[in-house]
Amino acid sequence: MTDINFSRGATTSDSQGAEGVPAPRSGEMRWDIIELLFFAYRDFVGDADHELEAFGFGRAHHRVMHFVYRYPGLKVADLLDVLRITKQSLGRVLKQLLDEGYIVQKTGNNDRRQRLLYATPKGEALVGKLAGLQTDRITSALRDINPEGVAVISQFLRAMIDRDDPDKVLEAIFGTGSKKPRE
Amino acid sequence: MTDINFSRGATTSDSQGAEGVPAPRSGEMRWDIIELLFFAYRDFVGDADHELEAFGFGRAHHRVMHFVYRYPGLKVADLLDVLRITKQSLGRVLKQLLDEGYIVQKTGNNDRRQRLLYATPKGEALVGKLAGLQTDRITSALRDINPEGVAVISQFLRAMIDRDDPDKVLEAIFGTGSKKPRE
DNA sequence: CAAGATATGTCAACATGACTGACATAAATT
DNA sequence: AATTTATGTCAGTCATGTTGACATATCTTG
Repeated sequence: MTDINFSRGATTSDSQGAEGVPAPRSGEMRWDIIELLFFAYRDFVGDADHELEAFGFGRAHHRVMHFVYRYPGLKVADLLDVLRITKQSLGRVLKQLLDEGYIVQKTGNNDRRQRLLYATPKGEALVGKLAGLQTDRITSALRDINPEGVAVISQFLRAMIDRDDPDKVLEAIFGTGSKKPRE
Repeated sequence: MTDINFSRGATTSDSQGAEGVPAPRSGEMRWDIIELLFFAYRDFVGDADHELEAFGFGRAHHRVMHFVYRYPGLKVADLLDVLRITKQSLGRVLKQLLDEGYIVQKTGNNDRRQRLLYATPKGEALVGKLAGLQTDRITSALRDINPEGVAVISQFLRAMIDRDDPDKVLEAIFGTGSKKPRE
C-alpha cells in the first residue's frame, strides 16, 4: 500500500534553492531529535486531550489549571507570561474555570488590584487526573533508565529552554533570581 | 512585584475533591518532567514560529513541509496519519504550499489515484532554514552531553511515543514492520 | 465488464483558541 | 491630583481544527 521513499530527504537536489537560497545541509541536521520531539510531545499531550473532552475543556484550560495548581497564588500577569498568550485569550478560559468552580480568586494582600489564583479541590482533582496520565507515560518511558540517565534527560530539557527573560515560573524551576524553589 | 507561593501545589488540601474525587498524589507526579517538556517544546517550536511569519505561514505549513521533505513521495493519506488531522484541514494548507511552489505532486506509478508529494528546491530551502534553527538549539543543548547521554535521551523520547498503530513515518523511525530505515 | 472500494479533492458550516485595538475600573504610585 | 498599573471586557479577525456531504478518477473484485 503505502510506499514511502526512505532516502531521508534531499533527493531532488542539495544545491541551490529557487531564489539562490541554499538547500538544507541534511547531514548537519538533528532530524532524529526534531522528529522524536514532535511525536513524543504529540502523544504526551494527547493523553490529556482525550480526558479533557469529558470535561468540555481544551488544552488551554489544562495549561491554566496546571500552573495555577502548581504555583498557588499566581497572578494573572504571571500566567500571561508563562502561557505567552494575550489577556483576552486567557480571559475566556479563566472565566469558565472560575464560573465552574475549578479556580478561585483572592484579592492580593499587599496590592489589592491583584487577583491571586488558587485551584479548588475540584480543580486539584482535574489537574491530578491529567498529571497522573502524563506521569504514567513518563514513568513508563523512564523504566529502564537509571538516575544518572534521568539527570541527563533533565539537563537536556532544561538546556532546550530559553533563559533570557525568564518568567516567574521558570525562575522557580531554575532557581535563578533571588528566590529559590524549595527542592 | 510578583510573588509566587513556591509551596509546589496542594496547599489547599490533599484530601477529597468536590465530588469525592481524590486530589492529586503530588509526591508521585513527575511535575519536573511535565513542566520541562512544556517549556522545552514551547521554545523549540517558537524558533520556527518566528521565522514562519516572514513567509506568511503557520505551524501547520511547517509540519507538512517537514514531513514531505523528509519522506519524499509521501502520500496524502500518510500525511493525514502522521499529522492526525482531517483531509479538509490538510487540504487548505497543502493547497497553499502547492500554489506557492513549495511542494509538487506526482501521480503514483503503480496507483494513479495517488498524489505523491515532493518538496521543491524552494520548499527544501524553507525546511532547511527552520530545521537549522531547531538544530542549533538541540546542538547547544547537547553540548555537554556525551554520546551515551544522547543515546539515553533518544531512548527516553522514543519510549514516550505510542507504539500501537504506528503510521508509516513512525515505522521508518522505529524500523518496525518489514521495511527498515537505512540508518 | 459492471459494481464496489479506495484515494483524493472540495463545498459548507462550525468550534476553539489565538490575535489586535479600544476602552473601563479600581487601586497603587508619584 | 495626575499618572501608572493590574485587571476585565467588548468587538472583530485569523489560523487551524472539526463534521458531513458529495464528486471524480482509478483500482479491485465478482
